[in-house]
Amino acid sequence: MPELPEVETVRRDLQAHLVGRTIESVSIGREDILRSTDCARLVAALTGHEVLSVGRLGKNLIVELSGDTVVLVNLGMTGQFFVCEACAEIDEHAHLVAELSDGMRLVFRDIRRFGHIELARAQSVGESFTLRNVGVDAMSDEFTAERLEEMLAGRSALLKNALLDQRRVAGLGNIYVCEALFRARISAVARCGELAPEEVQRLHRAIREVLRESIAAEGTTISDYVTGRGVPGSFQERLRVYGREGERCRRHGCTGTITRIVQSNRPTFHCPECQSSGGMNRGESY
DNA sequence: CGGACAACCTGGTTGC
DNA sequence: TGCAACCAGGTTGTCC
Repeated sequence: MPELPEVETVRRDLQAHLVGRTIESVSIGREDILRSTDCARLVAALTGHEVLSVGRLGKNLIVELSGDTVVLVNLGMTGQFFVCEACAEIDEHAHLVAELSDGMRLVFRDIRRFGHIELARAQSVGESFTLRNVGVDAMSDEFTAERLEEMLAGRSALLKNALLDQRRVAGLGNIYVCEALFRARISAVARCGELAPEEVQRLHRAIREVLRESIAAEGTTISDYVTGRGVPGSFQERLRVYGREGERCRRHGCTGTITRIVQSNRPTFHCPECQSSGGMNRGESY
């Protein structure tokens, strides 16, 4: 579920509502969500410590605590990480609950448990399990059109797969890759190496634009995602292709129909009519 | 290198 | 109604 805009929304909420608070107590319901640590060590690292900052790299949250410790959180598909009133209801999917010095509560909840929490030393976060394979963040200044061009140059891989690969550009998931390709009018079946420089520029702009707009809307809620305050986002209303199979293409002047295909076992939504760039010379049009 | 696939999980939806 | 099959925003590892 959570891609860059959702994780950035959570980060902003936690930056506002967690930083400066001290964690007074922690209870962990399931040890299998922990990486590179165990209940006892995580409880010790959190209890009595102040939250100094909440950062993000790609889809990962980086919570810096007093005591030279960093807690890394990846939300997987259904993970939620939010601050709520201490009286709010807690169910069996809340795997970590921390009481805060201001009387609020921090909850990590994850139905499918694809998410995880890792404990790392502040000076070696880069070598952590969670961050060691993460590339340049899609919203950072280092992610330029030139950088994107380098990533794609000469490669035969499916463009969509390359954009989903967190080791290259970090933060995009299935929804925003579909949306960015649509906005850039690039074929959903294009290969990395066949994009013209101008198409790479367009793709770069489209990626930044869709991520920025979604962050402004506090992310996309399809089923489980909530912000760091526990409420849904609203960008689902503004998706142009994702989940819109069978609908008329929303591009002005295009009479195409949004189509769902499967690539690498994951659904791709696109308009075969107006997403044509990058796929012109492959003889795959019909 | 690239892609296909399984695995890790639960729960909602679909179809017989 | 019941139940099996299938589907889902992610990541990692294996195999070919």
